[in-house]
Amino acid sequence: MSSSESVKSLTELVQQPCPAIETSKDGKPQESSEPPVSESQSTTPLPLSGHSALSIQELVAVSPELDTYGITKRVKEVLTDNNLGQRLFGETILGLTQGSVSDLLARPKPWHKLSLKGREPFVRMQLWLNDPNNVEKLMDMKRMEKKAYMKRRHSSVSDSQPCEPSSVGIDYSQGASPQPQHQLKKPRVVLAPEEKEALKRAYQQKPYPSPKTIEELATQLNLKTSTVINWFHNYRSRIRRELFIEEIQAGSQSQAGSSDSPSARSSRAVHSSEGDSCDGVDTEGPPEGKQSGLEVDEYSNATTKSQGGQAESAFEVGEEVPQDARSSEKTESFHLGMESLEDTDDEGRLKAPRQSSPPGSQSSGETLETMPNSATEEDASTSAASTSILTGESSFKSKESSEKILSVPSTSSTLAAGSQKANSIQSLFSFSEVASSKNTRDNTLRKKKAANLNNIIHRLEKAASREEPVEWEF
DNA sequence: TCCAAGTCAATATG
DNA sequence: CATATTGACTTGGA
Repeated sequence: MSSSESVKSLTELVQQPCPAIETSKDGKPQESSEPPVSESQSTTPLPLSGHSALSIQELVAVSPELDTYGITKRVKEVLTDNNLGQRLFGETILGLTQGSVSDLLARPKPWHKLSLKGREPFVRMQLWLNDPNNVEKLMDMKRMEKKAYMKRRHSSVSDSQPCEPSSVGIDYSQGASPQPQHQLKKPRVVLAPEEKEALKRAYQQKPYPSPKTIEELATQLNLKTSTVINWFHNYRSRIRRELFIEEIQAGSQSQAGSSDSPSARSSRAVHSSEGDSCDGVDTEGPPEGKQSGLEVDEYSNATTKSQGGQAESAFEVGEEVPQDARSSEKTESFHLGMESLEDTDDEGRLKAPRQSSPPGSQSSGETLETMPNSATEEDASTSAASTSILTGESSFKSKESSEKILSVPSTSSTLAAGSQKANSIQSLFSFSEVASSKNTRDNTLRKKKAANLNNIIHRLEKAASREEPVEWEF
C-alpha cells in the first residue's frame, strides 16, 4: 500500500541535488522545485542500527540513475573543503573502510555498470549530500573521536574499550620466525616489480590462463597458485575499471545534456555490453599532456591506427622470437622477460618475504632457481627461452615488443574452434605502435588498454564458439 | 567449478 | 596524520 508513495518520495529524495551545500559550483542543470520531502525517518547513517539497512536497499532498488562521477566529485569537494577524512566519512556514512572509499571516490563506475550492491554507496553518498547537516554531523563525529582518543591517551584505563587485540603474546621473537608455524598472521604477499611485470606479460598473452598455465606461472615465479589466480582476477577487474572511468569522463564531457539514460546500450544480442569500449585502442597520450581530445571519435582513431600495424608483421616474421612463438605445441611456454632492471643488480630480492612452501615437497624449481643474472647474460639468442619464464631474456627490446605482443602466437590448439575467426578479429586490432622509443615510460595506459582488448577478444572467442562471429563490426 | 564485483585490510606514499 | 594501492576474501551468478 504505502509502497508506491513512499517509494516515490524516496526517489525524489535521492535525486535531489543537494541544496544545502554551497559548494555546488557546477550546479546541476536540473533543479527540483520540490521542497524536500520531509519524509524524515532520518538519514539512516549506517547499518549499525540494523533497522535502516533495509530501506537503503529498497532505495537502491528504485533509485533513478545517478551520476556517480558527479556524486563522487561533490563528495570529494565537500570533504576536502571541510577537512573531513575518507576514513571518517567511509565508516560513518558509507559503512566502508578508508581504502574502499578512496577507491570509490577515485574510480567510480558508471551507474549502469554497477550491481545493486555496488550502487548502495552511491545512494548513500547522494543521500548524504542532500542532508543539510551532513557536514556538521561528521564534524561532530570527528570531535567525539578526538575526545575519545585523548581520553585514552591520558588514562590507559579505558573501561569501555577491550583494549585491542594487541596484547596476547607480548613478546614474539619477531626476528627469526624460523619455521612457518603461525598462520595466524599471514604476512601479506607483496609481489616484486619483476614478478608483476612477468604476470602482466603473461596476461597479455593469455588473459584467462588455464589452470595448467597458472600452475606453471606460479611455479616459475615461485608464488602460490592462489596468488597467481588472485592476481589475474584483480588485474582483469582493475583494468576494466580503468576503462570505465574513461568512459565516464569522456561521456560527461562531450555529450552532457540529452536524455539521461546513457546506459541502455541495448545491443541486440550482446547484453554483456562488454562493448564498453572496444575503443581500447591506444589513445596516444603524450605524457601529462593536457591537450588530448576528449572527442568520442576514438573509433575512427582506432581504425586508422589499426592498419598501421604492419610494423608488427615484421615482428611476427622475425625469428627473433625465440622458438615456439609460432609453433608452440602442447607446452605452451611463454617467455616473459624479466626485463633488465636497469643496472642495479637485482639479485637480492629473489627471496621475497613470503614464505611459499606448499605443503609437502615440491621444488620443481630447478632451473628457475636463481636465474637472474646468471645465465642469459646475453646468450639469450637461443637457448634461454626454452625453459624459464623469468629468464632475463634480453634477446631484444623485449620491453616494447612484448608489450604489444597481443598476437596470440599460434595456440590454435587451445581454442581450436573459434580461434580462426578470432584471429581475424585480432588482426583488426593489431596495434603496433611504431616507434615509441621516445616516451617509453608511461605506456602503462596503452598497456592497460591493450590488455583489456585482449580480454575482450578472449570473451568474443568464447562467445563465438556458438555461431558465426564474422558479423562483429567495430 | 569459474568468473566478476565489492570489499577488506595491510602497506605504500604523500 | 591522510590518501592510494593491492593481494586476498566474500558473495552471487552461470
